[in-house]
Amino acid sequence: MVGRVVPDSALSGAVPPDPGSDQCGWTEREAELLTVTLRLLQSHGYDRLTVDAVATEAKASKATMYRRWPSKADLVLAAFIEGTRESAVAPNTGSLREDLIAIGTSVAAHSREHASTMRAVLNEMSHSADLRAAMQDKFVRHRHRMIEEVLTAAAERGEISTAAINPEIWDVLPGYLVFRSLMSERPPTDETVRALVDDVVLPALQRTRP
Amino acid sequence: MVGRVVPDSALSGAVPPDPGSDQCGWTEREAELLTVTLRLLQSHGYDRLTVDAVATEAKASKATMYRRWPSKADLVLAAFIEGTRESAVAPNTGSLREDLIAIGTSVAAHSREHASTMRAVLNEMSHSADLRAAMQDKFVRHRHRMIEEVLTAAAERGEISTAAINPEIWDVLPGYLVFRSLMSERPPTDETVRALVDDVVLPALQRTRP
Amino acid sequence: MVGRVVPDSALSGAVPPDPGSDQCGWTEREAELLTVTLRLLQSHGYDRLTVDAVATEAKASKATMYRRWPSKADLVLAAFIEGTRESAVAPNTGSLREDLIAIGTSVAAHSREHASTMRAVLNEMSHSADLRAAMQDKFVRHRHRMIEEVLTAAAERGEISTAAINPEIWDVLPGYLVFRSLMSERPPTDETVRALVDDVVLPALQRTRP
Amino acid sequence: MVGRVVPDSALSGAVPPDPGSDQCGWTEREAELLTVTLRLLQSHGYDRLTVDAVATEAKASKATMYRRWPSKADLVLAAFIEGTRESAVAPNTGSLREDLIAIGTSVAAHSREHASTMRAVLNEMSHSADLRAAMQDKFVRHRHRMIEEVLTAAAERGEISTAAINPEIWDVLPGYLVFRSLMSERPPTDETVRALVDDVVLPALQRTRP
DNA sequence: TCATAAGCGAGACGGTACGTCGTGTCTTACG
DNA sequence: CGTAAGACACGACGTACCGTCTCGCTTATGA
Repeated sequence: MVGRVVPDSALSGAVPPDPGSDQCGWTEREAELLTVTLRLLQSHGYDRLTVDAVATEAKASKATMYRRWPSKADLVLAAFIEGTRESAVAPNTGSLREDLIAIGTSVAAHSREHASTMRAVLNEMSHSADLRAAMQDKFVRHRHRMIEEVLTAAAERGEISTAAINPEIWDVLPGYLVFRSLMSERPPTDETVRALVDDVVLPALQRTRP
Repeated sequence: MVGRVVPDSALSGAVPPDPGSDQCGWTEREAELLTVTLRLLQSHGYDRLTVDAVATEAKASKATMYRRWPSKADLVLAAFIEGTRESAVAPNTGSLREDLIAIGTSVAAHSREHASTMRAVLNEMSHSADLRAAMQDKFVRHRHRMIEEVLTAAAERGEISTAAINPEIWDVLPGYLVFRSLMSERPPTDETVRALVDDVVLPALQRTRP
Repeated sequence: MVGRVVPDSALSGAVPPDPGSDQCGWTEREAELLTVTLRLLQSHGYDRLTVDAVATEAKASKATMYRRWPSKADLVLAAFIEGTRESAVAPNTGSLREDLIAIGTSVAAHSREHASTMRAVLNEMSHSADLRAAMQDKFVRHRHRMIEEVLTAAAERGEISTAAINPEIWDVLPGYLVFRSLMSERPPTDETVRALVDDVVLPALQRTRP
Repeated sequence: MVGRVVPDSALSGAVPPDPGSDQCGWTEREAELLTVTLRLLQSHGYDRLTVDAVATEAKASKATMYRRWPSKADLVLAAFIEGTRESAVAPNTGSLREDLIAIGTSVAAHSREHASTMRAVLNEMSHSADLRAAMQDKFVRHRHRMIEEVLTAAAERGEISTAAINPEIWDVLPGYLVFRSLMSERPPTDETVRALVDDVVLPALQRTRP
C-alpha cells in the first residue's frame, strides 16, 4: 500500500570503516564523487538530485556509485558528512565571549551553507537508526566536546561558575543557529550570533543562581 | 542532467480559500483525506509516502487528491497544517515564567509529535518559495505574536525591561525546542523546558545590561 | 553464479485472453506497439532491441510496455505472433502440386521475412514452457491443419493414397523451408520450393509402398 | 535510439589459429573453459549465460576469457564448435539406405543434444557475418561433402541416377532433422530418421523423372 | 642465482539495458 | 457535475552484464 520499503540495514555501509576516528577513510576518487554529490545537492536539493547526474558529472557509472553507497540516501549522508567536516579544534582565545562567538560564527556559516543538505539528511533520519547514530557520532558529540572544552576553560579562568553549566541544554547556541538555518527565512547572521552570545548565552552562564 | 523540475507555482492552491482566517475551511471529506495523509506521513516519512497509498487507504481516487492539492508537497503541507493547528490563544497566567513554561511545554509536545512531518515539510521548503511563505504565515507569525504578547504583558507588569527584548532572537525558546525534536535523539522533555526557561530565557530577559 | 533468473511463469500474460481463437485480441494501440517492436526487431535483432527504444518510437512509456508484456521476451513473442499471423485458409486449387507450391511459397516468404525474429523467439523458447506452448498453438497446429486439408483433398481426388501420408514427417515441406531461412545463407527461393515439391514431397506422396 | 553497437570485427579471433584443419588447436585449459561454457550454455541458454559465471565456475578470470575470445559471441561459438565436433568420416556401408540412416541418426542425436546451443548460435548469427561464415565453414560444408560422398558412391553402385541429385535441396535430410530439434516439441527420433529416409529421401532419389 | 617479464586470479570500472515504481495528467463510467 | 478506477507519459531508482582495465602473485626464462 505504501511504496518502496528499503531494508533498514541499507545504511550500514554509509560510514567509512573506522567510524570512531576523525579520519575520513575515503579514497581520493570517492572524495571526488562526494564533492560532486554535495555540489549538486546544494544546488538542486535532495529529491531533485539524481544518482545518474552525479555519475555523469563525475565521469563515473551508476554501478560505481552503488558499489560504495548502497542507496541514494547513503550517498547523500556520506556527502554531507564529508562536506561538513569542520575544523576539529576548539577555539581558545582566552575569552569566553570570543570563544563562543567563534563557535557560533562557525556553526552559523556551516549550517547556512549546508541547510538544504541538512534538511534532506534530517528527513532521511526518520527511516534509519544507522543514519541517526552516524549523525550523532559525527556532529553532536564533536560539538559537545568543543563546547565543553570552552566552558571548562572559562570556569578555570574564573569567568563562570561550573554550577552554571547545564548539560540539559548545552547546545542552545549551536542548536538555535541550526534551527534558524533550517527555517531558511531569517538565516543566522553575525549579529544573530552576537546577540545570542551576549544577550542569552553569556547572561545564562554568568548568572548567580538565586 | 538533473531531473524533474516541478513548476514553482505548484503550491498556489495549497492553502484553503481564506488564508487569513484561522478557520480551516476543509470539507469533512477533505479533512479525512488529510488525516490519512498525516498518519501515513508520520509512519513512513515524506518520500516513502505515496499519493496512491493515501487515495487507496481513503477509498478515494488520485484525481480527487490532485484536484484539491495540486502536488504531493501541497498535500503534505495541508496535512501538516491541519494536524498541528494549535490553540491560538497566548497563555496569560500573570507570571512570565508560567507563561513561558506553558508556551515551551506546548511547543515541545507538538514538535515531538510531529517531528517526522516537520522534517518532511522542511525538506520540501528547499524547493518552494510558496511553501516557505505558507510555513511562515501559519507558524512563525503566530508564535511571534504569542511570545510578543507574553513579553509585553510581563513588561507592563514590570517583570522585565522592554530593552531586554531582542527581536533578533525572539524565538530562542520555541526554536531550540523544535531543534531538539528534529534531531530526534534527546527530544525535549518538561525538564528541558524548565531549564531553558529558568536558566536561559529568564536570565536573558531579566539581565541589566552593563 | 549464473545471472538473472526470471520466474518461469513470466510469459503467462504474453498471449491474448483467448488463445484458442484466431482473433488477435489486441487493442489498436497495442497492435501499434507491436508493429514498432517488430520493425525494430527486424532491423536490429533481439538483443540490440531495447524496450526503451520501442517506447520512445511509439511515443509510449516503458511502464505501458511492461504493463502489457511483463518482459522483453514476452513483447518480442507477441510482436512475432502479431507479425506472422498469416492467411488462415488452406489453398484449394484442385491440384495437389499447386496447393503444395502455394503453401511452400507462403512459408518461404514468411520465414525469410521474419528469420531474425524467429531466431530470437526460438532462443527464448529454451527458457519458457509457455513460450513453447504458444509457439505450438500459433504455428505448428495451424500449419498442420492446413497441410492435412490439402492432403485429404488430394486423397479424395485420388491423386495420392492415404497410406502415403506419414504423420511422423508431415512438416517436411514447411520445416525444411524454415530451416533454410534460419540458416540465413541460402534462404529458400521459388526454385527451392519447386524442387522441394516436385523432387521430394510429391515423389514421397505418390510412391507405391513396396 | 537503439543500444549497444558492437564492432562487426569482433569475431575475428574466434577461430583457432588453423581454421582449415580439423585439429582444434585449443590448450587443455582452453578446452576446459569451453566445456564449462558449453555446460552453462545448455542449461541456461545464451542470454542467461554470463561470462562472469563461466570464469567463476572455471576458477578463471574474465581477463583470461576475453584474452582468448574477444566477445561473448566468440566464446559461445567456440564452445559450440568444440562441443559438436563430430566424426568427420562419411559412412560407407555399401548401402545407400544404411548410409543415409547413419547420417540421419548422427545428425538427430547431435542436434537434439545441442539444440539450446544451436538456438543461441543461430540468434547470434543475425548480427555477425563472421559467425555466419564460421558456421558455414564448420558445419554446412562438412555435411555437404559427407552427403555428396554417400550419394556419389550410391550412383557409382547404380543405386540412384546422378540426375536425381538436386543440389538445391541436398540438405533436406539433415536440415529437417535439425529443424525438428530446434522446435523442441517433437524432437527427431530413430523412427523419424527411418521414415524420412524410407518415405521421403529415398523415393526422391530413386524416382525416375517423368 | 636472481631479476625481468609474461601470464593469471581477482575484481573495480564506465557504459548501458532491464524491470519497478511514483508523480501528475487524463479518460471512462457510474451516481 | 463530482467521483472512483485506473491507464498513461515521464523519468529516477537500483540491479545486472559486457568488455576494459589495473593490481599483485606466480612461474618461467635469461644474464
